[in-house]
Amino acid sequence: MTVPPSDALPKQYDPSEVEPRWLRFWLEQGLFHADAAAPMAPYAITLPPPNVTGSLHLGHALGGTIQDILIRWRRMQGANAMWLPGIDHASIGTQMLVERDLKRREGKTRHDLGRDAFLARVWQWKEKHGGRIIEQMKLLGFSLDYERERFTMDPGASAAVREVFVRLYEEGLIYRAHRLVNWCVDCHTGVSDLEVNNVEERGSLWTLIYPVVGSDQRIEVATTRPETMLGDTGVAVHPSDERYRDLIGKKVRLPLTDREIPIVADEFVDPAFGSGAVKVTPGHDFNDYECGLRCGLEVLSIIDLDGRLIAPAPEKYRGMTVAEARRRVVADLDEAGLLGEVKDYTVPVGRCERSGTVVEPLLSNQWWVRTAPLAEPAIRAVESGKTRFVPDLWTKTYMHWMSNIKDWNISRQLWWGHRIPAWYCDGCDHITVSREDPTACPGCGGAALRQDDDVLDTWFSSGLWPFSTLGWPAATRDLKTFYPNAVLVTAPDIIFFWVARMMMMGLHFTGKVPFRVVYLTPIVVDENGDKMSKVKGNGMDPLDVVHGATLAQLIEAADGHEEAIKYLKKHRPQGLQAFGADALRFTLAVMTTPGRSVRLSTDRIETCRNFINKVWNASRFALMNLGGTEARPDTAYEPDRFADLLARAASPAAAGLALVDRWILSRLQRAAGAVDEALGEFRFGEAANAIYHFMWDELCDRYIELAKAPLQSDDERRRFLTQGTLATVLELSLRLLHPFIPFASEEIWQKLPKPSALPASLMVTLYPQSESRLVDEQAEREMSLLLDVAAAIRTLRSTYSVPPSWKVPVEVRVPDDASRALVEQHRDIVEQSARATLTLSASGGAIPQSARQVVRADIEVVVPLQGLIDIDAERARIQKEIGRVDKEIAQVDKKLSNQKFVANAPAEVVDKERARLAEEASRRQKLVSALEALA
RNA sequence: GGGUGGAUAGCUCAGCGGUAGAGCGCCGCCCUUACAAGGCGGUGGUCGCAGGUUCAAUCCCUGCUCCACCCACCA
Repeated sequence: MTVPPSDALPKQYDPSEVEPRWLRFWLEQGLFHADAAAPMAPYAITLPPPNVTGSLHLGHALGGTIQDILIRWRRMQGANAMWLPGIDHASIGTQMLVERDLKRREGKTRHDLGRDAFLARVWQWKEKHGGRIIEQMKLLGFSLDYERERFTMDPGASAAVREVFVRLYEEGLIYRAHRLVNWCVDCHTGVSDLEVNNVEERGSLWTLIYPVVGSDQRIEVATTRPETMLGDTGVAVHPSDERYRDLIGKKVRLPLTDREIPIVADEFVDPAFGSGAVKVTPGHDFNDYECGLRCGLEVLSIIDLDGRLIAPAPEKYRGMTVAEARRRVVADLDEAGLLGEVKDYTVPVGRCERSGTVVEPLLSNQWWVRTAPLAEPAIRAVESGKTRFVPDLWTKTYMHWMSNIKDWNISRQLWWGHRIPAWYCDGCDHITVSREDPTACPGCGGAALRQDDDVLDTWFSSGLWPFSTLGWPAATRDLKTFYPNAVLVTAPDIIFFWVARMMMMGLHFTGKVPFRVVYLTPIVVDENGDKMSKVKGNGMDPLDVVHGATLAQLIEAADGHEEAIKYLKKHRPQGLQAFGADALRFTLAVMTTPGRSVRLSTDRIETCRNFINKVWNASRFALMNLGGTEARPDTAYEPDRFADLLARAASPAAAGLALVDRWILSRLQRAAGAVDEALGEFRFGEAANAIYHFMWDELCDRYIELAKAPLQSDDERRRFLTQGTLATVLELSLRLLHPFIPFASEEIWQKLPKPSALPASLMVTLYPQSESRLVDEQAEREMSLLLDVAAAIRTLRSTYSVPPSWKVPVEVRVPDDASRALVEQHRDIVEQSARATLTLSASGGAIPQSARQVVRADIEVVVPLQGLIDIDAERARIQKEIGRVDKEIAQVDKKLSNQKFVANAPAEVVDKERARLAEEASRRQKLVSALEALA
């Protein structure tokens, strides 16, 4: 009888107590820090810098978990693993947040404060609230090198931004131009194409009637934006459109104005759409702008930066918003009899991704990056495999965008961000772009210089992130060691925003790709497959999953969103349990499969939490059995002795390990091999599953059950070898598990008796790989047979509800001598596993009142069950089994009687089918005789 | 309009040329001293539809139907 240690572990694993303790330990030991000068092969990942305004959401948790798995795995493999954290200043997002805060608290706008004072506010805000997300990441156990934390507006990053801007300018790849841009009247800045979300909305298609000058002809044009007609400078028709051929070159009188505008011919017009004539507003439409350029039309701006109408729109409309002007123009046209058909129409609308406001195409001065020359090397690098996308399907997305790339508007009319290093001279027209702030104009020598008011698109500095964080432009040791990164892990929605830009900038400025692999994570969605959103309330805050939250707390966090509160009351009536970081991490990992979203549910997290609890309890069991007995304290397990024994022996068998021990060691090698292979291919779900099933199905459900007897045994050697196997397999399993559930694995590992040569933390042990020395195919085959026999007995027990306490007598008939000898030799395994007493024979006849199960081809398990058996049920059961076998036989028979199959299929496959046929036939025969025996 | 992904057990999803798998659910039996957050057993699938390639197709190819997402200047 073993004695539980006095400080017996609780039956349930409690992450809340464990997790903070080990986090502190790892940080104090400096285990997350990497030294660029260390001799090991580098393996570097740069964390996609979350926004300074951000708070941890499940997307971060997923990306971080995947990165941490990779980093911990490689670190345990002996790599110089470095994972660099950082924060993005998030120009527009942060500025808007602080502006809103300012408005709410003090009723002021940023203009009330002025630029410098406002920026001081933002910095203050950043110091106070920013970077909270990094602290949250610690709670998830992310082994980031926190000493290296960077910010995109650090002096280092800022210097890199300057350097890049100036160099690109000098190379002619950055230029300033007056052009039509996407303008958000709400954010009051231009935005790039990528920041505009095109959505289809219900609207109308108006037909306007323009009279042709000098005739009574009229020309009809269709539009979804009638107000822009005030800025029309032409009407376009297709050059080969017979209807309008004669009108080309003539003019129309633009209604509501005193202007006459030309009718021009342009290929872009689709003669089949509407009337085949298009009003052209070059000042407020991208298509029309291009058309205007081609046809030499005037460009009129009738909408200003606030989204209100201005001259040259007629006076009566000035000052109106776009929406007001639309209503007015339509009414006025109608009154003038110049409004044709109006019909409901689905219109594509561009909305600012930040504010949701409809974006106005407007003319303005902006800075641009000429992207085509930068894109070319970025395309080649992926074509040649220097950078690889995983899953591969994203390669096409990247290539398509890169090949059709447009120039990039990098200036933003904001204050928070990297100010554009360009100065305008009041004395002359000279523009100075410079690394240092200039004091005099190089053109005229004048000192009246004004720096450009605008800042750079946030993604400009993000694009430099993989190298700016490592000290570039200086040739630092960090840069040399950790650049290129091994892998970038990010969400697919920022391939264009970020990945593409890093590829272009990295290649242009370092000559190397920034990372060798881009791993795109799945999207996390809710249990119904819907995108998570704060408004809907269907999201989960990762920290709530870790620490738990009551319904009241969840509702409070919903910030008054009605829909969210409704959702929470329905789907989270009990709030959220405190699952712990490990459970969340394991859930995210196990659900990460290529090409599908992660549909997260509390059910799934619970399953993973239960798995951790299972591992915890298996460890409790081990610990209870690794101490000595009360009577013989000297029989406590000696890890070093076992390690030496196993290491010195040629094989586990030579070391004297029993079949079950050799079997579990061998199965562990398979699991390690599977995990290794899966992680190498970024198949996280597969890796997590391999460990899950090994530990649960094989280690816990089979090995531990079978180890109970030898652990109680008086045979000291037997006991010792079982202890050793159990402790060793568990210890190695914890290593396998560690990248996935770092906290629980460390906690258990620390408690486990283990060889003295091991380091002080599980996270710096060697990651297990499949060792061929420990693979034992014979043991696996033999165990498989024994377990099948035991399972057959259990099936019968269960079918007839044999009480667990009854050790049933079972006759096992094994015709094959070798197999019978095997079962005979290991009868204890079967007997223990099936709670039975075996009698072995080669064959036999009917036993009254018995149930029978056929194992494999010809092994019969016969259990006398007087009083319990239902003969009719038994007959039906066997009948059904025969039916199943018949189906198999028919299938195989069909194959084998097909001459083409026999001739063409590999001999191995044919043989396998023949063996299968023989097996099924034999099985059938046994089943039939079993049926007869019931008669 | 282009592009991509998906359709497999009641639900959510793995697998992806050679005997259909998991988790949850469901149905039995069991609080057997590691674990009831558990154990044992069981039920359950013409692998979206139609063709094709192959000795062999859930898996490869073509078309179709529905879902989801991305890109795009049809007023």
